[in-house]
Amino acid sequence: MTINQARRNVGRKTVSELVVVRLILYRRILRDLAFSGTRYVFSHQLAVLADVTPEQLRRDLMNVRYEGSPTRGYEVVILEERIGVFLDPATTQSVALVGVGNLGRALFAYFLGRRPLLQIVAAFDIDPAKVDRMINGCPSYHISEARTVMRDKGINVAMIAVPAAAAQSVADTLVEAGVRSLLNFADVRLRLPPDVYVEHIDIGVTLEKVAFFARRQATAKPPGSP
Amino acid sequence: MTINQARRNVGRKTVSELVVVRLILYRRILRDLAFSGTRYVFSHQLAVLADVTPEQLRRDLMNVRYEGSPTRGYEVVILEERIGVFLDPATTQSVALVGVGNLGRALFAYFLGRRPLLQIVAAFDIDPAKVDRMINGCPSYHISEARTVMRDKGINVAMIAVPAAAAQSVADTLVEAGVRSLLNFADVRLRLPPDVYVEHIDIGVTLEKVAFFARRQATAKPPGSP
DNA sequence: ATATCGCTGTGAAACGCATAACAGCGTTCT
DNA sequence: AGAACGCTGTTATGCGTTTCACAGCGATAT
Repeated sequence: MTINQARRNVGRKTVSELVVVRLILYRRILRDLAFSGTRYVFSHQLAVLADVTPEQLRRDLMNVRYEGSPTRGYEVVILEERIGVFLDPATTQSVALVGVGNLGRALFAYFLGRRPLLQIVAAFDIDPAKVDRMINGCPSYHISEARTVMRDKGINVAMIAVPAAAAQSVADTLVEAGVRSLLNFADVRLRLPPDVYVEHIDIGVTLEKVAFFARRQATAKPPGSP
Repeated sequence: MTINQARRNVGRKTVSELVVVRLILYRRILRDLAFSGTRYVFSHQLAVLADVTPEQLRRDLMNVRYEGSPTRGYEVVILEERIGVFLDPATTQSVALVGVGNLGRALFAYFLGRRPLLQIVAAFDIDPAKVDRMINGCPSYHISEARTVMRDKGINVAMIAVPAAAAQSVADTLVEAGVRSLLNFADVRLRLPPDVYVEHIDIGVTLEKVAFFARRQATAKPPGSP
């Protein structure tokens, strides 16, 4: 019933969802570092870039089978690769996008050529004007074709970018069509079977949260506190 | 240095960031319920809608000064109002949006008339073709005018929807211009003074996370576990 | 009138996560 | 060569959050 209950089994150990997220973040940073030509990196440097403490970073890396050198730190490309091994894929994964409105198109633009391993290969909508076309080089279908398309293209991940009122029904359809996990941008909490993984990005709530903390009194933490 | 360190003082007590987020969520759900004509609601019903346990919901509500009735539950409009009192505002808050690309425009559409208390009153960009115009009834400025505009309009919250490479410099400019807290959509961890509140919405990492859990073995939890 | 029921509010326990603390070790400096 | 340094991997501690468990109580039913 807890939100953070999804875990990963590796060998005997179980790994928290928070750790998974941070590992993904580390890997992206390492990619950028490698791209910019950096060879080695220390835990405290990487920690700054990821906005975590060095201790936490090292603790997270305990899950990965790779030891850094006390004098050089971690070798960037190798660490990136080892994290990749831990996180599994190497195999590309196909993603569906449901809802070709403003947000949907923004998401398309966002992922255009960005992550080669995660690719949007199908779009869905109910608006006749938006289906059976190409959008950024990706075919769009009516939602009723979900089952067929998912099967044919081997899709098991979907993003939902439809109005809140439609989200639950869309989600049900997707799960029915074989989707294993969802990223939902609509501001409704989806109710789905426990074996389906759902992540909510609730922009409205998040902005309210940010606005809330803009009103708070300055943090009582003095500048030079260790 | 911890991520979840921001807290709120009320009376003597201090309230966790997680609680604040959930209260915001409860309030939105209560609004919807009120709109649909519901008068009373029990903790277990509200808990389902918010995807939390009833115990946690009740515990969160301990921070709000309002007691429900054992027989009727909570009165929807009153509880909504009391949460509002706790969360402070009632006063409208002005928000700036930096970056009028695909994502920026999607955010505009998303907030169009949605939250009357949070309103986007200024947009910024560096592209000459996008500044000094009206976008969805909102004026756009060159980022160099940030300081003046923020002061004149009393803005202390901003959303960043610019490419990763530009995000840190934009954030510095905004903070310099008096912005107290930020919602960042660029996939870089921003480094800012400790009295500035920053929230990251990292769509790339989040999608990778979702994809990761699509690959995991089905949860070991049997359907009818209490 | 009394008993029963189901919900609320809350103290107390359990759990998970982050932080602190330390042992080990390769390198550099004296 | 020996000592000192700084970083890593890991164990232990502490803290915050969630979950459990129960007392209290208004309403309804008998």
